[in-house]
Amino acid sequence: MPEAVNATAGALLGFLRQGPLTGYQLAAQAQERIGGYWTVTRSQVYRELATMADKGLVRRGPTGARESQPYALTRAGHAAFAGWLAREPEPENLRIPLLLRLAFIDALDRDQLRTVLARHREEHAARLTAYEQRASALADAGVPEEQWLPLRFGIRYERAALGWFGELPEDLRPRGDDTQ
Amino acid sequence: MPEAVNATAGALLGFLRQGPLTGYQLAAQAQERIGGYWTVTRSQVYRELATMADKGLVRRGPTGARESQPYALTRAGHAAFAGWLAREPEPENLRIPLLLRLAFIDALDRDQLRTVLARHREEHAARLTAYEQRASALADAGVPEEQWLPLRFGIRYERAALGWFGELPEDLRPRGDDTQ
DNA sequence: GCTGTATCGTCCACAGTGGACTATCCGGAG
DNA sequence: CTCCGGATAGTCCACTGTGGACGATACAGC
Repeated sequence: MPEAVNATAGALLGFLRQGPLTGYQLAAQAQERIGGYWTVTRSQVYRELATMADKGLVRRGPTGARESQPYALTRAGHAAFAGWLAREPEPENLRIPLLLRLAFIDALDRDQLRTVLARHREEHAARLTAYEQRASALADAGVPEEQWLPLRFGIRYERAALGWFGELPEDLRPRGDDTQ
Repeated sequence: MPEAVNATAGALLGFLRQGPLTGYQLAAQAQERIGGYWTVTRSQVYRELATMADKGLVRRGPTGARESQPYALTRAGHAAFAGWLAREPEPENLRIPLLLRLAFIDALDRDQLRTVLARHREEHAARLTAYEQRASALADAGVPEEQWLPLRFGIRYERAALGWFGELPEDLRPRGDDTQ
């Protein structure tokens, strides 16, 4: 039976399949490749690497430039990755501080809220644009559809968010702004 | 300047405005009222209560039945709540283990994936139904629109998720199922 | 009176976050 | 060529968040 690992460790093992990486590189990859629906901090990466090395899932290569410590997948690491992948995915977890504040709307300052909402809408719009660009880049590159499923989810999510902003009550919409 | 508190503590203070509550009650309220977009575990509640009591934001009342310890908001607690509410909301945070697995779709077992996807779609459908029922209950009760903004977000979110499931590639859809 | 369930709390190990701090290397401006 | 800023790389820590084990008490229905 392969070593049980948590989801973050599992993803890191997945990245290591394509060759050894340093903690820094792993953190960067994680941000780029799964950052839309998973968070991995650098501290966490280094901690996971240490415990995975203890468990023998990963082997530390020779130190390179700038004290860099590349880690490579071991056979046991491969097995642990497969084991993690086959496990039932945990339930999803959303934490949305904006909505948390809205739960106390009776105590919120209206003007402030209006500008906060406007700003957040901007962010969602920007993310949507970025996602759509990535999607069309993938399409141009002929990447098979099933490899952008997470991206598509992101697009749908951002569209949903923007739709929500669009149906805000009159007095919470940005001033002098009729945008849908 | 009011004591700075984290988001979870802020929300708990918000709940306490309506009167003293025990840790258990607070955890239950949190699950019910903000559970869709925030998570609060019981352990966390008790820890926050302890530190908030230390800071004087909350006062422990007389122990009741079953060792229950009701906590009441102090003046400083009120101020801390207002201070938290006025702070800029942190960026949102999504953690979706299903998508994390899909990032490694090349290594996934197709049959297993198909059933996992089907199960998750069911869950989203069930949540959507529940949300819609709550929404119509609120509408019937004449609760003003702006008090269901978070719920509306949830509805849009679930619809987005279901839309995504609906556009899955042919061979990842549930077998013998043409549902949109 | 017994029993199961809900209420209530404690504790702990593990996981995750965010920032401070340090050091090294590299490329470009002057 | 030298200096400097930014990218790469790692450590450490306090705080926050998660999940489950454990124990106790009260209540409701049989």
